[in-house]
Amino acid sequence: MKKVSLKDIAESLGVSKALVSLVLNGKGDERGINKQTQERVRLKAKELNYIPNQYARGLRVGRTNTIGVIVPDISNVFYGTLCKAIEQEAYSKGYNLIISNSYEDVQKEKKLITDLINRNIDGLILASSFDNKNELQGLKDNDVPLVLVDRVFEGLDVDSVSVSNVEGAEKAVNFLYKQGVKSPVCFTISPVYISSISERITGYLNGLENKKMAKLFQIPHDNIQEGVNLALKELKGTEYDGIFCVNNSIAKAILKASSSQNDQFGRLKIISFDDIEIFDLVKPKISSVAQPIEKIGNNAVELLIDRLEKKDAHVIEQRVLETNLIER
Amino acid sequence: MKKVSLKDIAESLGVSKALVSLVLNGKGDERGINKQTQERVRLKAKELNYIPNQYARGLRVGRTNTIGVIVPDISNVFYGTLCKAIEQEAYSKGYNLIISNSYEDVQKEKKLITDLINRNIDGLILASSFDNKNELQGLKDNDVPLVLVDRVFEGLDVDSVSVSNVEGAEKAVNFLYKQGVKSPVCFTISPVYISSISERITGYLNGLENKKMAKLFQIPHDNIQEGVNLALKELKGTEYDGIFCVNNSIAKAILKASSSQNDQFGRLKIISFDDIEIFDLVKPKISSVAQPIEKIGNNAVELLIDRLEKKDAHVIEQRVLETNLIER
DNA sequence: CTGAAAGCGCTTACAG
DNA sequence: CTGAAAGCGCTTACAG
Repeated sequence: MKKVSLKDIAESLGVSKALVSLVLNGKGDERGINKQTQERVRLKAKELNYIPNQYARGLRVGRTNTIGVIVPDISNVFYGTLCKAIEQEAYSKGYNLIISNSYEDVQKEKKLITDLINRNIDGLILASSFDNKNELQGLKDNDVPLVLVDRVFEGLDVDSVSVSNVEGAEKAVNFLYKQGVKSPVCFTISPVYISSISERITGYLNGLENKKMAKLFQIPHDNIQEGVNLALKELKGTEYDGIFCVNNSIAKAILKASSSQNDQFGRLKIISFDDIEIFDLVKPKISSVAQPIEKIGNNAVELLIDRLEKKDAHVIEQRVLETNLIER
Repeated sequence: MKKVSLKDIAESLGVSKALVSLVLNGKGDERGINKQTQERVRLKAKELNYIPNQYARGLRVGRTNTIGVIVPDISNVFYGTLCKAIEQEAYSKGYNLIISNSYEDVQKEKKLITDLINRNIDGLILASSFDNKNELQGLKDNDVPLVLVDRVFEGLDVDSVSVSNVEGAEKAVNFLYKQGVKSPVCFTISPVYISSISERITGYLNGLENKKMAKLFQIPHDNIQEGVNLALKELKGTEYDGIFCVNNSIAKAILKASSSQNDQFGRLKIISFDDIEIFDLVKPKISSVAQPIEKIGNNAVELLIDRLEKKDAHVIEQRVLETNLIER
């Protein structure tokens, strides 16, 4: 069963491929092609169940209507939801997605980027794991339109969509105080060079009433549970009585730890960046700093497509969205 | 900044494009091309940072090393994890993914399938929302290799990977009895024509000690919370004392309902298909029927690539994996 | 109003 | 051991 091509339609109608192509691309009127001929072409295309070959088209036109997306881990609900938002927006504008996971692995991310360029994506949306903005230089050299999401790089002239992490973290710490916490600690995650993480740490430090009491636990991203268990143990018997978690994975690990100990968090109050379903279902409920995930996705796609479709007259845009404190 | 092509390498080396192509595709030795020439080609390719154009290649060869994936909703943790598993396996075999969400919408799913065929995917992995196996006929006509996952169609000769839903549901119901439940009801989800759902209902019915007490609540998939709230209300004061949930979304809605009522489930015992993190973190913990998600993903990719790479000598394979009862 | 031709970047028989 | 040529399916000047 061979695929139907332009040629098949042209031959069965006795017209040229060019004409068929024009009509099917909606340029029939513009080029003054006979209305009836146009109708015949469209009918025949439908009859033969013609499906244009996007790769041939892409090869010719230099665009493929495909956007590459790289996130650390799509099974993490934050990135899963982000990808969903990106997909919806992209789809509505006629673009498909190629999604890949970097697993916070710099080498894998590099390879993925090359892979995607290979596949002639029109642009890339990237939640990067790079420790260094220079890694992105290759992309600029390759002239691939790029939008960074979630994680940005200071001093890099690239479109981006992120949230105001510093303020978000400050709000979180303030809320802990409001709940009667005296000395909050921060559970952060390595690697801390990720912008969203370092900014949240800054926010925690800013929000602290007594800077001398600043205390950070750096949990390794690839072994969160154990890191959290150790940190919790170390916290026992100290005066620290509140925890600000830089992301939902850490908060979940705390829940897990305390659920197996069957004494819940005891005197500890907890607040977390990222609002996830579970925070509303456990007891006590957990307050959080919610990110506008849909907006992040929509903005990223909007920015990228803007950039794609009118390459020149576009200044770098770095959008920073507000977070929302959910008090529980 | 123009992309580097085969021609650029060929010209700068004074050889033909054909030779460069052969060398770069590892056919140099096979075709007896001078070792030194091969080395020069490879060096030059690296020096110019040559990236082959996969679309040109795809156009010529008829394969694109791209797999299409359609799931109902990637932000659902079950499908998120499944996609992750699929991506890892596919990636390790040199394939990329184009992932799309159908949102249980038959029309959208049809359009997505056409879209993906447009893009010349080599094959498709599909968790279909179709109510009818005939919808898939177009795919067979188009000769696109297909593997169904999670949801299958009886009497359809197509590769598939699913789990033994009937047995899984039976195990769940039996466990409820073991916990002292006298009359379990089933919270199912519409549309019930989805194979995984209908099979779980069958399992529930099979497992019932007293068939006359069979009771099903059919929760609409696009308004789960309200459906669950109503069902719970209706259950009050009846003799039903256990709930088997056909999937995690329903169980989450029950958690949500009971958390806002602050009386937890009271006398009700709950068990759910799909094992999700949260079941281990709430109190009381929730038992569940876990699916081997990674295995489903791996098997699907394996089956598909098998099919792609040796089209003929391949009999239809419908793999059914075991579930695992997690007692909590 | 319509067609013939070139060319996007690649691979693969074929020829020598 | 290597090259010239055809062709995958499309679009776009160009010509008439």
